[in-house]
Amino acid sequence: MAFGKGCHLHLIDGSAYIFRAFHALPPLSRKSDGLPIGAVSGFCNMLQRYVEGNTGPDAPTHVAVVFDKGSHTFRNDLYDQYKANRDEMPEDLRPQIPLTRRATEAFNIACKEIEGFEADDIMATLACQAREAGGRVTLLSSDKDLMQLVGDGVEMLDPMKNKRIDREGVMEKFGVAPDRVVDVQALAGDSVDNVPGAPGIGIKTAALLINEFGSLEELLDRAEEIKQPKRRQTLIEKRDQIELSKKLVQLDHGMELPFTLDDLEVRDPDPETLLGFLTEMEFRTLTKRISEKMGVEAPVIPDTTPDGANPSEAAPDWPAIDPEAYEWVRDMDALERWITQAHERGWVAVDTETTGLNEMTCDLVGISLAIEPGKACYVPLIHKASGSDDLFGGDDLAEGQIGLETALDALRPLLEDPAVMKIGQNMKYDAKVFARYGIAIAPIDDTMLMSYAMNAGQHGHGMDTLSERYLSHSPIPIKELLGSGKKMITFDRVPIADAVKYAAEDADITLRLWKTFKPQLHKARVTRVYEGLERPLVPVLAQMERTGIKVDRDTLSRMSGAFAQKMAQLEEEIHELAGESFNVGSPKQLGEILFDKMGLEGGKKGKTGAYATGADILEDLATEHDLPARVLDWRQVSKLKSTYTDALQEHINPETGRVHTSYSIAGANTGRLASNDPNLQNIPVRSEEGRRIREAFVAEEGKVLVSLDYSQIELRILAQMADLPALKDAFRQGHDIHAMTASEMFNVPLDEMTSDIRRQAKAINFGVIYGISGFGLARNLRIPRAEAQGFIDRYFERFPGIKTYMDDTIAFAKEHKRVETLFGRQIHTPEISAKGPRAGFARRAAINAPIQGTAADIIRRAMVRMPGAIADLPAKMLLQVHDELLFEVESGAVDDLIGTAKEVMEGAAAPVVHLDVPLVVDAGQGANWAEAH
DNA sequence: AAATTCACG
DNA sequence: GACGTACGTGAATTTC
Repeated sequence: MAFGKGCHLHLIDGSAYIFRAFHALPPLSRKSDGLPIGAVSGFCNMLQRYVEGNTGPDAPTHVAVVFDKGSHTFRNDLYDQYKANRDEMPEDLRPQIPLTRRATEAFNIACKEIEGFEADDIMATLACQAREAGGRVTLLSSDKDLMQLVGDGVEMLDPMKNKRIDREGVMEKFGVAPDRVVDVQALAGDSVDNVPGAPGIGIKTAALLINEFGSLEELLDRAEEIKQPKRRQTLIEKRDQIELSKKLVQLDHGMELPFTLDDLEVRDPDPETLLGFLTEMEFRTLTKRISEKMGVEAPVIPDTTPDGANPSEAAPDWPAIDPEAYEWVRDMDALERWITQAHERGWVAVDTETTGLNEMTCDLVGISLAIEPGKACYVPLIHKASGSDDLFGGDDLAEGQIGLETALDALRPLLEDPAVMKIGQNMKYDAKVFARYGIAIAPIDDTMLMSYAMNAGQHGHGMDTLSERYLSHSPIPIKELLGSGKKMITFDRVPIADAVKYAAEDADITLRLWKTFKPQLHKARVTRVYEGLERPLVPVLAQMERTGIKVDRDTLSRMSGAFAQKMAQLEEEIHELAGESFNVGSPKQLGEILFDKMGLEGGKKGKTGAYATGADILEDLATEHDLPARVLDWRQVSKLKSTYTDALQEHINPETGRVHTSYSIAGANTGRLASNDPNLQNIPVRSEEGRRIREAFVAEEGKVLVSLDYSQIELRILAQMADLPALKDAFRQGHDIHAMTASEMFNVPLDEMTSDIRRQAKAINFGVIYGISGFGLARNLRIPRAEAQGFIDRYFERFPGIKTYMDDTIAFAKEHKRVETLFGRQIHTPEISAKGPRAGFARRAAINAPIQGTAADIIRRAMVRMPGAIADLPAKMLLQVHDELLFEVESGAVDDLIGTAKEVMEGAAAPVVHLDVPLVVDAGQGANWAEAH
């Protein structure tokens, strides 16, 4: 058929598909010879799904997969830096490139590439030809460079999000019509492709300018009219650069092609060719699926493994994720059927939907369940009827819901049944919600924590990331249901039919992730980490967070007032000293005052060209002038006021009168917890004024706050891991460790030790934990770099174990791409072999991670054991601050608690790990946190 | 949304 | 020989 009116051309951005497949999937290699094959596999799966989805009236009549070819294009002749910051193609991907061409041909889809041109140019040319012939075009790509082609029958389709982008979509993204997209891109530049653009102008500003002037050319000709001086100057001075940028982003739609649109007609694949290729690649699941589809017998793939090592898992034969397939549970009969099935299986994936993200205040809106891949449901509970308006309490409940109490009473036995595993993604959230409705969910598995145990350092562990990486599926974004910004709605206002798709999909995905991860845990050797350090922490933290800590609003409020006065006073003095009024809180304005107006020494820094005005710089300047010192004071007070006395009051829960932080278990790569909303792990303590904030953290009437903290835990771990006899002895004998280090290094007897020498040794001790460098130590101690390097050299000489530990750790990291704690926690270090400045970061992180991580493991173990140990005491564990646990206890039981909790903490490493150095815990108590610490 | 600054261990 | 560095976090604020 000749291409013309009524025809529909699909153009697939093949190169983008390959890169996505490569990065989304775990490394996979052909069983028989180890050829890396992950990207080809992902690519074939995408093609298969693409072909399967091509039915109905909108199906394409013509299709081509288009690839980039050659690294040098006409754009490099225009500008040698074009795409110059691109990383080299990964080793594992290179051999797969030709195979993806063969895959395309095997599917009998036209495969096009032309030396010296980017895929985008070919797509542009074809799209224009098709448009002129009167046909429709869909560009399957998410590359924003293609947006300039949209309009007049040409649309884009983001294959991952399954989102069509038409003229309006382009307007949304670029703020201009498609024919002006290149103008905006020319101004905004592109850091990915290294298109320079106009410095300081982004998409938003560019769109504003183009809309005002009509076109880029007009804008550049009339640049003098621009009011903002900096912007005007940029546009005039960088005119050449901007015009060059336009040439770089402008796609070539007039290429001479050695083929025509007619050559791209859709053809059915030939079974023999396609299955032959898939068999050669040894894709078992895909071969089977396609054979069934084509009604042919599946070819046999021999099961050969090179040296019998590492036979890869057979890819699971699961139905595709299909939001249409999920069930809306409308009545008790249906719910009972799901409950029965969960009991039969012995597991069920559970996900809760709520009115907000704060588990302490939100309401439960609905519950989704999944029991097998593709088999999931949603139980709506308190969705509002769609007609009911939210202005005047239009609270009519929608039809098709079971009453909240009735449903929870039916679910409670299942959720609390010790014989049924409840599977969730970030179960602490759901556990806290259920707890507020009187349900103690147990036992649990958590896919987020499984991923964290196996993959810390490799990628994030949110559901979207995991689904994309391990299931090649992008979940429905919550934004699609709730909207965003001002007119965002709560989940109970979402129409139930939409909620079913979203919520049940989440449960389905969670179940699939669980089935994927569960068998991998022991192969990755992290079962003990997951079962001993991650999973059991969930109920412990849930309880701590629900308990919260009492914060006295009046104390904070009084302090805030005092701070405000102090700030006003300082501000006045600062303006006086500067000779003009300016925003003290603006580093930019401050920098200009200090360095331009007052002419103090100090240079520019950073890409933005702004002066650096950090505390260390201001401290240096303070010797020259009074102003920097006042600014430092102002900043301190300002910080205390905004972050602590003011923000903290907002976090006091009106019902409990307490502040409830949330800990992320899988946030920090090293195994540490992180505290947020609010962060209670960085409440001031180092400065006298700041420490007073802690007076607002108080015990309930008749109770006392008790703080227990590990003394020097990271240095003790260093002594253990690096096997440093001198350090171990010092810890065993309870000596002052920094003084001992100083004595050893500088040959000063202990009884002649000065505080200054000790201070330097202390800095070195900490420096070692951070992966010391001469530069870093020099900066910290404010001494010449050579001198700092001398200290380090001597330190390595006196404690040779340190050097060995560091070298061994780096060698291990290079070999395994990860490091480990004493308890087997793995922290991946993918950048350890990178070159450039990133290598330094990766090296220091690799040295620090086992130490910081082991300390984190130890306090986790203490926390897991703590509830059982103190069960009989009138005490509650409230907070964890990395090496400190804070308790609230009835006054009469303080000594009991200290005795018990101290024992748990000091013995937390045993019996799994024996330490040659004792763990020592110091205790404090008082009516508030300042006294207790 | 990015950059800057600063609070903690 | 130069580069650019202390490790791990979260939050408020200004600027683009």
